[in-house]
Amino acid sequence: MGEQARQLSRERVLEAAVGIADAHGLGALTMRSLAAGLNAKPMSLYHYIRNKDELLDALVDRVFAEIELPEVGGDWRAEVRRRSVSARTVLARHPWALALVETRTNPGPATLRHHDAMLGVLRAGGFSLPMTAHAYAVVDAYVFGFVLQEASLPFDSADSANAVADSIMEGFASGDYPHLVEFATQHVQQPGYHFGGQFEFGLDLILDALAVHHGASHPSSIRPENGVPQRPGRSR
Amino acid sequence: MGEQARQLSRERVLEAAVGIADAHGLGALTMRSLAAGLNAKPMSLYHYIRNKDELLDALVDRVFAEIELPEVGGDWRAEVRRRSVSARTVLARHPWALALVETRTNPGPATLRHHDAMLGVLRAGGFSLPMTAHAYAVVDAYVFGFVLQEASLPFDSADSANAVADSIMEGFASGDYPHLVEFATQHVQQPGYHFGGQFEFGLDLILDALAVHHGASHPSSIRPENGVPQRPGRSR
DNA sequence: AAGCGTATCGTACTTAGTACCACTTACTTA
DNA sequence: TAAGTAAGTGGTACTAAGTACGATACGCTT
Repeated sequence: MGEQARQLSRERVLEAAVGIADAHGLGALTMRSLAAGLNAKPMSLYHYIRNKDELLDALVDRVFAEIELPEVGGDWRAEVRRRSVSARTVLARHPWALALVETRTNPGPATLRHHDAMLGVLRAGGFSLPMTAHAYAVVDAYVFGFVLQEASLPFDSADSANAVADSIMEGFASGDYPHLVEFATQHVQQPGYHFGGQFEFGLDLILDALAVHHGASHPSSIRPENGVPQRPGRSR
Repeated sequence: MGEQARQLSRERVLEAAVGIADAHGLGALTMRSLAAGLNAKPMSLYHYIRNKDELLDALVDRVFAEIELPEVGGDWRAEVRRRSVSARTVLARHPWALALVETRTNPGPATLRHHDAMLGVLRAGGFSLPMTAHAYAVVDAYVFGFVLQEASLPFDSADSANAVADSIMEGFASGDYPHLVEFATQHVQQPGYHFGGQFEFGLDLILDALAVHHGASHPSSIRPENGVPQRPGRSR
């Protein structure tokens, strides 16, 4: 039959690792399961990977590599938006990655390139260094935080929410968490609900606010605090 | 000798667990180390905790319990701000907690109470259900994401940044990440730099933007509009 | 004193990471 | 072609960690 196991390689190892993590979660990714998935024995992996920690670092970098880079020089708002949407998509595809980001603090080349590009668009977009720091921090906190919530929220769609909400509520006198109950029944459990849909709202909210602070680009629909450019009337 | 180990209790077990995690990280928290810290043997813990998973769930809830609750009925902006600042402080004090939040999806009572209070202030503040969802998502994504970044960023203060920046840069031609280099040397490595300082900027940016969308409260200089009649929870 | 529930733990099994070393192969180089 | 060598593979076994399964110990009641 079809000679499954051609030669191992770092690439194949990483690929298989991502596959396992995607399919069965980080917990299922053990050196043994990984080896098994490659029709190899555990110890063979150590020719391509120093140890499991290094493997995890490599996985994080691999995920970052999937995120679209913003184009330095383009419209900062559009570019930051695009890469943020991409980041969320990618991280949602590999939910385990976020857990790693927290722990691993050895950024790989893709990660560094990513950060560099983000700083690049902002600087090129006219942000001062301090404002670049602010903007970058806000946007990324939001993006990562959103994904974090998506991952940790027990529910996501209205469907799955029902089960969870029910199970949570049955344990307590329903009067204990009135707002939670209202929120669950009147909003989350409604047909079209999908938590992920919230993402772009917040992203635009933040980008608009940044644009106002920055004084350039086009805040799409917000009236700034102190009569800077007024009206949703497309400034510029 | 001085009778160290008085009776165990769930409370003492949890307390010790938090202590170990705070001091040496989540990785150091094993049933054995935990038992040792309590002058007990591993298996004794299982009288107070069903298994390690349940222990972790309990720890998360314990951390949430430390966060100041917003006061339902108070000025939504001020309350949300206060609890957000508190949340960041608490999570920064227990950096390991965030890693757990991702994994554990069994909210405990403190966690539920927390969510309920947040939804409560927003509703009482006049937010519609959909806007409450938006606001809550944005704010929490930001808060959690910020902490996540704080935790994962290898550097924090200018001091520690130097070492990291140096080590990162030496491996590569310095021309590979020009913006990163500029950012590191011109901003991060400057004397007064402290990543955590960015937090309130972003938080206020978001709260202001929400206030604008909401039309009520005081973003900074906007006058409240028509108070939307609302009635907290308590269906029927 | 007998009995009982609660708390504590000794032992041992299981899963996972990985050190150590042997073996196998393919590719030199003479 | 024969011998040498580097690269790749894996068998064995040790260690750490979670936890099942019963004991055992320690009070309190009756």
